[in-house]
Amino acid sequence: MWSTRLLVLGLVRWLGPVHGYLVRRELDSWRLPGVSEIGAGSIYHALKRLTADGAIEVVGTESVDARPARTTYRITASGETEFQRTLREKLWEVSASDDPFHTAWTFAQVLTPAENIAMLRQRAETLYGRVEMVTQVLASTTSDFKEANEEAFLPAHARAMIKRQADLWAVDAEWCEDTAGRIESGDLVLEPDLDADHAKYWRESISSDRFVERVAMFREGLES
Amino acid sequence: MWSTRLLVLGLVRWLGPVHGYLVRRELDSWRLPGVSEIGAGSIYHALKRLTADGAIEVVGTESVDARPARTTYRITASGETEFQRTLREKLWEVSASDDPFHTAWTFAQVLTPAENIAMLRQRAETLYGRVEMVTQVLASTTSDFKEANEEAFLPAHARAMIKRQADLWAVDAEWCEDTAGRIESGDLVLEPDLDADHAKYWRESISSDRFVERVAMFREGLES
DNA sequence: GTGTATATAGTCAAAGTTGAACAAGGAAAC
DNA sequence: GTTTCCTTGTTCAACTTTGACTATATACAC
Repeated sequence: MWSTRLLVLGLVRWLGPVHGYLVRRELDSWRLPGVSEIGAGSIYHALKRLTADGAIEVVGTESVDARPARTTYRITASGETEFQRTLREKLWEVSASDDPFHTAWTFAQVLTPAENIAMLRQRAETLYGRVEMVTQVLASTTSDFKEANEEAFLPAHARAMIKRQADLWAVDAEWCEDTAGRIESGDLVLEPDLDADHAKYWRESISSDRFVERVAMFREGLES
Repeated sequence: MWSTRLLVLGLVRWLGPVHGYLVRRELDSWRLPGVSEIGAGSIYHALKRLTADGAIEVVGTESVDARPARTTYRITASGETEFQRTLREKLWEVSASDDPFHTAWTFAQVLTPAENIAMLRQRAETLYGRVEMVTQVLASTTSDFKEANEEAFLPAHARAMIKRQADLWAVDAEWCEDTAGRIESGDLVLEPDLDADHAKYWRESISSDRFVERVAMFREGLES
């Protein structure tokens, strides 16, 4: 995934000479919960790959006490170029995101309406809880470095990013409540699971070119 | 990733006896653009893994003409159990999603304010474009199977899923416009890239337990 | 008629991800 | 005072993903 590479490269660039463990702690602490995380192994792998590619270089290997030796890295000129290029590329392109709920909901009609309603309401509550939490974080911090006691400092772009996440969680929660209500009221009727006729129809539709063409048109429209 | 496994298992379950290529076509056509896709190799890999685990089984291998032989699979009782369990697990848990923009925006302060404004405005436009597109799709289809010309049929839960995606894209777009405006008006001031003092402060904060503790508290709150 | 593209069906090597495991020191628990 | 857990820093094997490639048949253009 480019995101691991970009994050690790960006952190090595930003933190100056660093060893893998600091990058790892950085990532662990920085990233919002509910936003996907990067495993320890991936970070070390990325560091090695970036080194092999000449984007970063080894500064040295120190051994404090009898602790495991640690290798320190620094960004190179070619790494700086790659970073600037990749960053712009990824910010400008509106790329696909991997949404686990979207995937799972594909099979929503397998659950009973009652179970779906319970699930959606619970999800909405969890999401509203998150919104409240990050709202409090925003309220208890400031982007003004000078005025603040240092502990309350949170950079402006990080605050903006958190705000975005809160907005996204909030509409997601609203959608959940709305959808639960629509199932309850009978406005939204989920096809029963494995209805023989419909399943047969779908099997045929999927194979048919008619269907594939319609979807293709739809996709082209979106990509243009 | 569990999502590949769940999708492939669910499709084998739903489509009845199928071969890999049909599952692949299915996934290609079904999934919304802007929502992550699954590579061809992953599908065949998942089919083999599921077979090895006893969740699905080989029905047979046919050879039509001189085309490549195709293997047909069917879900087993143990696969049905796994499907039901995993599906509920994933629907109920509010799991992390991988958002490429979130990752890239981490380094937003590297771009100039002007570049950020241009990028955000362009992103907003692209997202609004998508919203319009799927809104048209929703308008031109119906979840009523009987009344419709068959081509316009789209199951209710799929329509709901598309609506959710449209809502998410819409707030994302609003956030982009709002943020662009705030940068323009000077309300949102991005820290300049690599300011020596702040970088030093951050390097120290990150290492300090004070910072880690604060983040830990924040995370616990969210997870409870 | 011949080149070019696309649909069918799948394989494979190279790359990336995951999470447990290692090892040793220090802090906290009982 | 010793069992137990956490922190530091990294490695490793097992697993998953990617996407280019193979090979044939058919459709379409020129």
